Amino acid sequence: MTIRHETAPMPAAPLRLAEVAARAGVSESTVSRVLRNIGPIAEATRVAVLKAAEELGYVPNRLAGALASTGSALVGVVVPSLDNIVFAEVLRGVTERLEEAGLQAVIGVTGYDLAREERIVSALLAWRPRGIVMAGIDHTPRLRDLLAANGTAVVEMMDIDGAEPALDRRVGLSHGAAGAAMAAHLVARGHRRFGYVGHDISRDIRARKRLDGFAAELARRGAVLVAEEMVAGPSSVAAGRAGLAALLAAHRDLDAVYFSNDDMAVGGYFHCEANGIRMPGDLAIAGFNGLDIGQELPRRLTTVRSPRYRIGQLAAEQILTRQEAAEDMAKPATIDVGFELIAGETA
Amino acid sequence: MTIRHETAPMPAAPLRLAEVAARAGVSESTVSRVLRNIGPIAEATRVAVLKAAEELGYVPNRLAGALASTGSALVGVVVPSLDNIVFAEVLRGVTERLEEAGLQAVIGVTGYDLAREERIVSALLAWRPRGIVMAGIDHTPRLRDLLAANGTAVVEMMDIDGAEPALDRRVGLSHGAAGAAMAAHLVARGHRRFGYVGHDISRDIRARKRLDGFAAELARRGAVLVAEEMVAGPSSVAAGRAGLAALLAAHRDLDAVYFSNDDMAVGGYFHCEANGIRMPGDLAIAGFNGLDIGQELPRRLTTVRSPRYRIGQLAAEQILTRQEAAEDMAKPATIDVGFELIAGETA
DNA sequence: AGCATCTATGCAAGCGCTGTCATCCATTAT
DNA sequence: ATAATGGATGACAGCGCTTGCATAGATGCT
Repeated sequence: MTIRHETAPMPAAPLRLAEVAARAGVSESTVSRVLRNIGPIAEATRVAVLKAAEELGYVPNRLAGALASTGSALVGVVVPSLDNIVFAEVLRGVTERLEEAGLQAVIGVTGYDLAREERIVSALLAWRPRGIVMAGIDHTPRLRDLLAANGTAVVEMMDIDGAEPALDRRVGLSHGAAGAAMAAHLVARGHRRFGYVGHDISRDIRARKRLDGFAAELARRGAVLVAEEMVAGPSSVAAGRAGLAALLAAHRDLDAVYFSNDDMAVGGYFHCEANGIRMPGDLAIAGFNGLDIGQELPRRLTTVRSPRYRIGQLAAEQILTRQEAAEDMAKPATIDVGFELIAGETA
Repeated sequence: MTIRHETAPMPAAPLRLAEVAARAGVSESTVSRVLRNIGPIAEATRVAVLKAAEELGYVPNRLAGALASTGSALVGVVVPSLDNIVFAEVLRGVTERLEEAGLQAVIGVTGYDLAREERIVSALLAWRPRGIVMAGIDHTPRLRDLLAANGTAVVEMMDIDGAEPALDRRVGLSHGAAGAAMAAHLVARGHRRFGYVGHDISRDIRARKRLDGFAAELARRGAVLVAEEMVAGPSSVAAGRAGLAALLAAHRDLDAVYFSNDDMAVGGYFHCEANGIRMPGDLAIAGFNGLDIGQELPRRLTTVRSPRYRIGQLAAEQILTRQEAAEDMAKPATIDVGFELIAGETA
């Protein structure tokens, strides 16, 4: 015997296409065609079917639909983290664009762990998604093989630096160039002795690329990266604050400090503010991302803006247009969305 | 004729259970059982099957699996926004917990629009998800009907205040109580003349509930809510900053200002800092959420912490345990995770 | 009128799995 | 030795939908 909660009205009526067809007095195929808007349908039939479906509260079973037609309306989206507003914004761009096209995002979070990324993508592939959107261009060899053998549309987001060939399409920016641009800017402002405060850079590959670009450009311009302070764990305001404190304790003679991103830089900003260190007079600070919070500080943070929402949208678009473009070599496989240096008031 | 990109090795081999079965020299059912770890299987067979699957790079088709067995490993997750770190954290809690159980989240973003929520949930239902997790307890009547008739497991997150009966399970906190708690705290600190700065409260129902609870408690304690400043659009640091500026321009005699959330409050904090207004001496400010950023400010923000990650985890858990608990009335339909008032340094 | 065209609809064969039932050996018990 | 047990596997009928092909009126054209 089954006891049902009073508020649950019906035994979860397994409503099928057949029920709608019966009620509308037509065949299943006709209902299917009406619901998907394909083929020629008499207006009277269309109306009757729509009415029947509406009255019954019919919700088509997309699992069956996808199975029958090969190709689901699902898109896998893999991001490294959701602690940070950055990927949430990318995700928003992706989901919004997908929604317009009637597709849905299945998400996975890797925690910046490539092995986990491999597992997650593999699991995502089981839904035969229309495509996979993932952050970063660095993957395990096994994942590369899997995706290649699979033939699924793949978009790698955020990053475009790297020797590895693109899996399929790329939408992002050069983090090396972004780091270099900031180095150039800071040197032009007269700073010479630099420090760096970062978070766990072995995992955040793009932060490392920025640092590498930054350091290389400093060297080229005759400035020097005196010290690097790496804080364990993910980036955060607290880590940035603690990191700067530690860095300055060991090195009193720095002109400027580059942070792995804006969260960290805002932490540095607060450290300065709390300790009477004037920016940029006593110390210049700079970040990366162009987060709103940095631009609302009493002194606007000097940083590089990455078009995150746009990247998300473009990535989704790549999946959407992939069919037409499959053999169209005119479409570039890599889209560089660029970045914008924000010359704030902290450097 | 089809031209393939050189890097795409194979014509997307439609690898099926049958291929694996053939290679392992067993039947499809056996492969299926091995892969799902059910029924008695000879060790030699298991090894052979696993080997074949591995070598072929077989990824099972979950669409087919779900269709055949009724019940997909998908869970719909609906949040109002991703601009704000709050829902990103909830989402992280949900996805992490689901991942442990081998389920995957399909997400939808409503933009605080109930009509859109209805459409999104309806689309999600098409995947015959194991359950639906959504933020908020206020929905369109049609959506309530749809979910009730459908029998899907539903978890409403974040909020537990409301006359409407729960659709199924709830995990959240009382925003009215949170608002009241802050009012009590601020009055106890000696503040009497209050202001409020909020964002588009017609959409953010929970912010409204906090305000209502706050105002009611103030009245009960003999304090007065002098003015409310509503900034159009979503909450943001910029909106909080502008809102406080506007509020103070019109009302110079306020003791304390309650903000719709921490993003807004941080904006207010920056306004004070930039204008030489001392906190809490000249003006007390308080927010809601307990975001990290607020706790890293030079003066810790007075706020109420909501256990967002935990809510996400618990919500996912409700879906996971729903089966066993289906007839178990012992399990409460509503879980109140509570909140914690953080007596910071700004009030 | 007679035939080619359309337009509108139905039929039936799958899509790739799962789950039930039957089958077939090995064991162990009697 | 023979029956009773149980472990291991295969056959096969779907799950709910899509889609190519067939069918059948309704026109249009000569």
